[in-house]
Amino acid sequence: MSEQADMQTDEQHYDPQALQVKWQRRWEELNPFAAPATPSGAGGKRYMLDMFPYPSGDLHMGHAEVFAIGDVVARYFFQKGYDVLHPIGWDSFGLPAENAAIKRNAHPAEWTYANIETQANSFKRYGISFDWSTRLHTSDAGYYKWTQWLFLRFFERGLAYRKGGLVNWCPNDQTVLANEQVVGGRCERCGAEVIRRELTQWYFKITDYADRLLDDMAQLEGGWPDRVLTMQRNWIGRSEGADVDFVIEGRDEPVTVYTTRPDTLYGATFFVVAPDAPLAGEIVSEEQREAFESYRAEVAKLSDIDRLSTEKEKTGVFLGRYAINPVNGERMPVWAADYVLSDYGHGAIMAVPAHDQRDLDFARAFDLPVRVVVHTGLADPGETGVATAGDGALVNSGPLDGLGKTEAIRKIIEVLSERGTGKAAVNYRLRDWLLSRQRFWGCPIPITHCADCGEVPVPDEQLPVTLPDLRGEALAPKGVSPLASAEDWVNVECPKCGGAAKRDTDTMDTFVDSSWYYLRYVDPDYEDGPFDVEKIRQWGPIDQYVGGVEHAVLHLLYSRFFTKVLHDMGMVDFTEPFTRLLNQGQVINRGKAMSKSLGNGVDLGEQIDAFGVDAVRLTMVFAGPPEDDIDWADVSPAASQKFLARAFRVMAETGAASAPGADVATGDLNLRKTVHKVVDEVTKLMESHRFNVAVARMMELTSALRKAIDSGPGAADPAVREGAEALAVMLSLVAPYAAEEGWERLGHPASVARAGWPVAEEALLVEDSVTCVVQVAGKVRDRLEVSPDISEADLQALALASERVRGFLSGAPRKVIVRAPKLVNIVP
RNA sequence: GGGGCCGUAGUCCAACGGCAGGAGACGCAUGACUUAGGAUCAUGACAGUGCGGGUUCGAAUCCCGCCGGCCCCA
Repeated sequence: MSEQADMQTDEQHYDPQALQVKWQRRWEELNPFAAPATPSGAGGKRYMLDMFPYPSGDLHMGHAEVFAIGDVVARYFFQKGYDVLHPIGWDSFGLPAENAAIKRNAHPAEWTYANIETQANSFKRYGISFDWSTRLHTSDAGYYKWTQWLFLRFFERGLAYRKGGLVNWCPNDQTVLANEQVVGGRCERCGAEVIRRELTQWYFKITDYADRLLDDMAQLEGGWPDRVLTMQRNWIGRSEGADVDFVIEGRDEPVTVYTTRPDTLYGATFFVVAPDAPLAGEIVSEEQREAFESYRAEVAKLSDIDRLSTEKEKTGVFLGRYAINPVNGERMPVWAADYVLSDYGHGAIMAVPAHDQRDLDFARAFDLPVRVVVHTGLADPGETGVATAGDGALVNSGPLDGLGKTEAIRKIIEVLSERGTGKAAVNYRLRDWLLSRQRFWGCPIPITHCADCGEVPVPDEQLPVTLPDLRGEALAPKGVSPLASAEDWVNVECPKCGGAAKRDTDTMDTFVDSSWYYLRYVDPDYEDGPFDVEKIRQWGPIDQYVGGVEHAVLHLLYSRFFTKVLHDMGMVDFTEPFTRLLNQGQVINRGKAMSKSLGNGVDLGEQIDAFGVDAVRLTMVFAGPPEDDIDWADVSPAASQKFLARAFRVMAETGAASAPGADVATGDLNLRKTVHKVVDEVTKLMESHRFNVAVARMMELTSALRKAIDSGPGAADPAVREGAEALAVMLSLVAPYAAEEGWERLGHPASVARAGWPVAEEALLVEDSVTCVVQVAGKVRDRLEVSPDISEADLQALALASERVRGFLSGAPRKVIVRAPKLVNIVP
């Protein structure tokens, strides 16, 4: 800073860094955001929750955005006088810590807890309104003890179980993944292509809750973004159809297939089994076995995405066997083909080539018959190669002939039910949640495996099963859990029979940890259970949740599932945990996600050093609607800083010119109207989460105050003070440091964060006159200043009397639309 | 292939079916204050709302089709 500037430095100089140092210390003493032990019930409660961070180094731009936006909501709740719970914790189990530990020959906890400290300090500097007494870490034994406790309750209820089967395996992270963690055939974490492996793993029976997860979304309509609800609906993928039993020649048990189009049963001309389904290997004829085995080996290399691609040429092998169509007794060849997945329905389908494109592609590739059974009026699929999936009258279908789709489905289900060869059925895309992970830094699964007793739960009083002290090389991925190598830890007595037994060596998916953390925040040190049931009754459910859309079907689905199970256990009285959800966008740079390889990363610490916390936060909030991505190249933290300096000077100058307590009624009326109008608008904008527009209104107010001080009633006018005080309070949601200092300059004790939201006076929102637009044929031809409560008749007369309007009229108007007091449209 | 969201000044973003004298901001230009300005203050220019239809007294806004972008499911 130049000497000149130093000399200019006066009471009104805005120095963000100095304010940060000053107020961070003061806030530590004041602790303005401590939640009451229980909400009083009088003024209402608000549980405001940000998705808790993973401690991967210091906070970054993405965190800065979520928490800036979440904090606007939280601080608004505080200002409105609610009892607010705004907690913070860390999702502190997970792979990056483990990988860092391997590289540094250290323990994952060292890296994890060091990063948590760094982030905690950054949060404090960033001025987020957390109640720090709520702080929790999912990797604390005091926390994961209860994750284990919950697992055991799920186990008791049959909601946690072990089964063998094909699972998604990430060859890079050397662990299995849940379906939700496979995105486009790749590992959601690291992007490696996922392969299939046959393994015995632990699952949560989320499919038992599929219907409730679907139905309870009705509660979330309007509170959650539609697209997240749609994504969850798609993910659950409920479809209605029928299970149809097909006899396979030479097999005692019939094979059930699921179809959404049982009405087309007469059009089934062949039968397809997933090559990786056990059924295929079982029924393949001796002559075809060799061909089948080599085909199966090929298919094993493919991802589901490849298999389902409509682009890909159809492949398959005839299994040398025939299935019998239950309605017409036809023999249909049984094929194995990769376009049928082993986990869809029952791993086998009836193929109706005329009315399903993939079946048709397959039929054409292998010269199988195509039979039209729905008359859609479109050309024969056998000729065109285009399947007809639409509605129409059934043909070649015995008793179904002439019926439409809906009727035919009803009828065929009736027929099948009578014969005992089928029934109406519902199918889901959702699969059970695979929760085992072959990694170290997670919550151990509290199960002991005993040769005699089988899976034996660790008794509650022995919880937590703590992690052994492994570090460095011992954690290197080898395809089995690192825990397996900790022999002292693994070998235990069976809790049931006392014989030799082994601990389960897998750890839980970290999404288990985060599926219930919001419940523990009400008392993170609670020792009589995972959470204080009574406190959750009072604080829950979460009124506003803020976080990224990347969890649309991961964390959010799992948490909803947990909540429902806990509801069934009588531990929570609500069935949906998050009443309202706000998905903020990403912070990108020059059109692309920030990444090391692109070299377009922006460092949050540097931005804060350069512009100050308030300016960075303001930039995040002002950039656009909260759901939109922010391209850092399109926004200007420098401009934010400039505005804050302007706003600060207004507050400081006002504070220097007057003291609190003046009679506002004596203030400049025009300015007062502006102030109250802005307050009214900002209030509504906050309620509807249009924070960027709210900031624009604060800018207008600042400009109005500037003008009033410079060339209006002057800084000492009570209206200026009223406006400056309102500005300080509203600004505190976005720029807490500048607002706090401004509030102090205005002569008020800290903290501005709890000063109370300004209330717009109705009387001051009424305009003396409004501008009425007079249109002729929809084009503006004149403007009239009229009273806001002018009658339609008076307004019409006034408009028709206008000289300027009459110039555009040649005779009596055909029609006059009057929307008093703002518009008249004359149709000539 | 199905479903959804979105296209407004050079840029980001506003606008209950009713004035696009764009709310706000970036950038640009001009002026004032200045030794100077990257500070501050003031002023100004820049789009007719992706394209084509329709509904309506009136459409950025509602409906249909197309183009372009993003997301989900396949």
